[in-house]
Amino acid sequence: MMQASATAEQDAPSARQQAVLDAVLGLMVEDGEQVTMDAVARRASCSKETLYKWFGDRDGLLTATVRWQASRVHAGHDAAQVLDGATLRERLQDFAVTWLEVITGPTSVALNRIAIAHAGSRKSNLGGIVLANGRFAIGERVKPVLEAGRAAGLLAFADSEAAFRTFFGLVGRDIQIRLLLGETLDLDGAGIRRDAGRAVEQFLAIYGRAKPDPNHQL
Amino acid sequence: MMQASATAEQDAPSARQQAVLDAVLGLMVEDGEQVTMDAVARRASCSKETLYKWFGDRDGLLTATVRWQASRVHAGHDAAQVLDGATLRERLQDFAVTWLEVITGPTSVALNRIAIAHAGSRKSNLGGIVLANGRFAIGERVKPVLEAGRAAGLLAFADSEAAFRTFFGLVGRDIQIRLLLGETLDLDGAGIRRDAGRAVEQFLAIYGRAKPDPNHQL
DNA sequence: CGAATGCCGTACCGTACCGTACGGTACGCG
DNA sequence: CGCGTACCGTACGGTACGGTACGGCATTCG
Repeated sequence: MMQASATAEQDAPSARQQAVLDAVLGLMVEDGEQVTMDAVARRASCSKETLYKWFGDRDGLLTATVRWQASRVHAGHDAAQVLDGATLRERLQDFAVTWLEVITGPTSVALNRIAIAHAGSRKSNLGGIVLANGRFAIGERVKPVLEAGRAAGLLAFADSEAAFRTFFGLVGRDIQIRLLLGETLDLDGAGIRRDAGRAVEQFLAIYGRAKPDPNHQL
Repeated sequence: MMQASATAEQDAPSARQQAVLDAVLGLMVEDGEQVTMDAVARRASCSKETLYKWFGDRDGLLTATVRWQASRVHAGHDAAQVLDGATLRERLQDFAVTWLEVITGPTSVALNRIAIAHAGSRKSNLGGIVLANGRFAIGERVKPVLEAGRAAGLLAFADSEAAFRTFFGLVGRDIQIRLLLGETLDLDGAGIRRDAGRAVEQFLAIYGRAKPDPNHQL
C-alpha cells in the first residue's frame, strides 16, 4: 500500500521503473505519437494498472520520463580556477561539443518534440523541465567559466548571461530547430568538433581580449 | 463536381477558404491541441463535410493552413546593389528585426509547435514547409546582402551559407526554443530592436572588414 | 500452510475525435 | 417554376486511447 508515485515524490525510480521509463524513451525515439499507455505496457512487459499505480496518469509518466532522462545527462560539475587562453578555449570547446552532441541526439530530439507539443496546452509543463535541465543547466555551467575568463583578463563582457546566450547562439545556430522540424542533417563527431571550434573562435572574436589585460572595466 | 482540393493543387484558397484557414490559425494560437475538425467547423461556421471536400482530410487542412500563413509572411524581395557600411548595417538590422518579430509572434510559435509535433510521425511534413518558408526563405534573402557586402569589401567570408547561419544564431540565440518550450518571455519592439542591433554588431565583429563607422562599441 | 502483496495480462468502459451521411436552405439557371 | 449546386447544421459509425476492474501467478511473511 505504499510505493509512492514516482511523479509527485522526487525519489529516484526503482530499477524496474527505470526500465519502464527507458521503454518510453524508446517509443518516443521510434515515433513520438505512438507513446500510448498500451504500447508502453507492452514494450515494458508490465500491466497498465502498474503504470497508473506508479505514475498516476499519462502525464505523470511523461514527466517522470523527462526527469529520468535529465538525471543522466548531467555531467560532473568541475570547478576551474585560473585560466589561460588555451584552457579557456578548451573548456568552451568541450561545452560546445557536449551541447551539440546532446541536441543532435535522437533522444533529445524526440524529448523536445514531446515537450514542445505538450507546451501548447497548459497542463504540467514538460517544457519547463526540459529547459531547466537543458538550456539553463548548461548556462549555469558555462557562466562560471566565462567569468573566470573575464577575471583572467581574457574576456570582456558586462553581463555573463548575455555573453552565454551569444555563445549558445553561435554553437547551436539553426541546428536544433531544423532537427525538430524533421530535417535529417547528419553531423558526425568530426563535424561537431569543427562546428564547436568555429563557434569558440567566433565567440572569442566578439568577447575576447587580445591579451591578458588586468584593467577590466565594465 | 469541380472545386479541386486546395491541398493537392497550388491554387490560392478562395476568400471563404481563407476565412476557414484563419479560423484554424486562431484555434492553434489559443490551444494547439484543440484544433479538431468539429472545433474548426464551429469556429468557421462551416460544415465538416465542406472541410473534407475542400481539404481532403485533417492533414490537408493543416497543410493548407501552414501554406496560407507562409504565403503572407513573405515580404517583398528587394534587390540592393552597392552597399556602404551604414546601409549594410541597416539591411541586416531590418532582417534581424523582422525575423525576431516573426519567431516571437504567437502565430509562429503555435505553427511551429504543430509542425514539430507532426514531424515526429512520417506523414506529410509540415516541418518541411515551415522550414522552407521560414529559415530557408530568410536565408535566401539575407545571403545576397551578405555577398553584396563582401563585394563592397565590407565583409570577409568564404561561404555565404555559413555566414548566414552564424547571423541566424546571433539573432535568434535561445529565443525560439525557449518560446516553443512554453516560456513566456516578452519582447517589446524596443527590446527586439536592441537585440537586433547587438546581433548585427556582433556579426560585424566576426565577419566585418575594418571599415570605418566608429559608432559601435561592445 | 494460508493470507497478503505485488504485479502481469486482458477484458472492459467512457469519451473524444475523424470521417461520412443526411436533411434543410439559399441561389443561380434553363 | 423546377432543377441542380453549394453549403450549413447535425447526427451517426468506427476507432483509438486513457483509465479501471478483475482473474491469475509468484513471492513473502506470519
